[in-house]
Amino acid sequence: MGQQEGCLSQHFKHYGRLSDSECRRLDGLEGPALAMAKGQVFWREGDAAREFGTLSRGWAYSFRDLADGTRHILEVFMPGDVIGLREFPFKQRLSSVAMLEDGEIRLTPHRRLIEIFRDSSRLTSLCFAVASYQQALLSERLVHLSRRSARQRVAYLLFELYSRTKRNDDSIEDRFRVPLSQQQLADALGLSPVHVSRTLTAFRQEGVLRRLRGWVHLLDPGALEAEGSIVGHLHDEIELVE
Amino acid sequence: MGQQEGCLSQHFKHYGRLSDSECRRLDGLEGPALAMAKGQVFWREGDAAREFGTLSRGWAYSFRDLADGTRHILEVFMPGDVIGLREFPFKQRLSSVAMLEDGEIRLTPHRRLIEIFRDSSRLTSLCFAVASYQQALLSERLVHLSRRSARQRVAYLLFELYSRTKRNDDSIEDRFRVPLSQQQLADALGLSPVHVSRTLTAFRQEGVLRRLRGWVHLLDPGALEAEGSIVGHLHDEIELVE
DNA sequence: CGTACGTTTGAGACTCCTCAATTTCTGTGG
DNA sequence: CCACAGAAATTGAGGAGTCTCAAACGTACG
Repeated sequence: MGQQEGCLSQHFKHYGRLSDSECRRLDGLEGPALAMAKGQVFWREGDAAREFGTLSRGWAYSFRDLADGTRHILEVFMPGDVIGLREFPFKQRLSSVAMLEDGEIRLTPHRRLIEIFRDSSRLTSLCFAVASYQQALLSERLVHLSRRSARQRVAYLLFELYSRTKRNDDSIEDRFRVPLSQQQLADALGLSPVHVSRTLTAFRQEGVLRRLRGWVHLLDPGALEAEGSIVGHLHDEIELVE
Repeated sequence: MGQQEGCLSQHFKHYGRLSDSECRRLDGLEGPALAMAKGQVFWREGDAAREFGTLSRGWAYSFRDLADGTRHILEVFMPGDVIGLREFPFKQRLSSVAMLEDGEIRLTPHRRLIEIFRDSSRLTSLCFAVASYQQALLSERLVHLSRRSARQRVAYLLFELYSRTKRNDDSIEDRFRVPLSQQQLADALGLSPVHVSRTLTAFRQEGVLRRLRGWVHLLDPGALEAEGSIVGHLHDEIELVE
C-alpha cells in the first residue's frame, strides 16, 4: 500500500473478489496524488463535499470540534483507506479530516461514483460494503466507549488498530505503528491525556505492551484482547454476499 | 406513518424528491406487515442477513450484548424508519434488534435492492443517503457520549428524538413520545439507570421537562438544546445532491 | 544547545457507580 | 372499582474511577 496507484482496488478487494476489468475501472477513478503535511486539515466540517479520497500514504483521522473546545476523533485512517465515502449523498462534510503525518491523498469526484452506479451493480454493492464496514467500526467503538473503563477503552482501540494493520499486511507480527499522540488517543477514547498515560504505563508494567516513538510492541496480545473484550474479529465476520 | 403501505417511499422522501414511478418502485419492495410484540427480538447478532426491514408501526431498537452482561443500545427506530440497511453487503447481522412496543415490520429481500441498483442510480443514491444518515446519527452519538456529562448525554438523546419526531411530523409542539424505560435510556447512554433517574429529576426540578408514561413534555427546549450542545439540526444539514 | 512539545507523576476534587431500601406506576383479576 | 403483584422509578449512603491542576521529566528539532 504505497505511493503507487491502485489503492482503491486494493482496498475494495477486502470486500470481495474483483475481476481485472473491475480493478481497472476502480483505479481509473483515482486522481493524482496530493501531498499533505502532518497536521494539515484538508476537509473541514461544513465544507462542500464533492469528492471522496483515498489515502495512498500516511495516516489521517476525522474529528469534530465541540463548542466547549474539546475535540473528538471519530475515525482513524491508515494508508489504503477510503475517506469520506459516507458523505457521498450529502452536500457538506459532517466532520473534519486531518493528517497524523505527512502523506498523500487521491481524490475522486462523486459524479464518477454515479457512473459506477450506472455501470456495475457489483461495484455498487462493494461501495456499500466499504461504507458499511466503516459504520461497523463506528458502532463497535460506540459500544466500547460508552460504559467501559479506561483500560478497556485503550485496549480496545489498540487492538482494533492491530487487527486492521494485520488485515492489510498479514506478515505483521507483534510490532505495529500507532502514530497518535496520547492527546489524540485521549480525543479518540473520550479520556483525559493524563489518564491515557497512566493506563499505558500500567499496561507496560504488566508486560502487556511497550510503546515508543509511534510504535506499539505487543508483548501479550491475548491479554489486550481479553481486556478489551473483543468479541470477534470484525473483518472475519464481514463477508460480502456474492 | 401508520400501518398502511408506502412507508418506504415516505422515508426516502426525507432525502430527496421522488417521482411517482420511483414511489411505486419503492413501495413495491415492501413485503406484508409482520406483527411484532413488545420486547420481541426479531434479529439476533450473527443471524443471516438476507433482508432489510421497514418499521411500519411501533418503536424498536438495535443493541449489542457484551460478555460482561451489559447491553448497549446503538440505534432507536421510530415508525417509518428503515432497519438493517447497513447490513445489506454482509452475510450476518452485526447487532440484534428488538421491539420497544407492539408494532409491525415489513421485510424486503436484499436481492430486490440489487434490482434497484441495476435500474436506477437515483434510487441507489437515495439508499446510500438513508444509510449515511443513520451513520451520521451514530457518529453524533459517539461524539456526545464519549466525554460528556450525564446531563449532556441525556439532553442530547432526548433532543435527538425530539428533532427526529419533528422531522416526521412538523405539527409536533412540545410533547413527544419516548417509549424507553430508564433502564433502556441508560443502555443507550452508557449510564446507570439510577443516574438517569437523578438526571431526569434534576431537569424536572429545573423546569426543563416533565416525563410521564412514555411521553416527554418539553417545557424549555432551548435549555435542553443548550445543555446537549447541539450544534445544528442534522437533518437540515443533510441534503441530497441532485 | 535551547526551545517546544509530549509524557509522566502527584494530590485533591468531583462525577458517577454500586448496593439497598422505599415509593410509585402499571396491569390484572376479583 | 378496588386489591394485589410485579415492574419501574426514586432516594440515600459510601466508594471507585477519572478529571483537573500543576510540576517535573524526556524527546525531537531547529
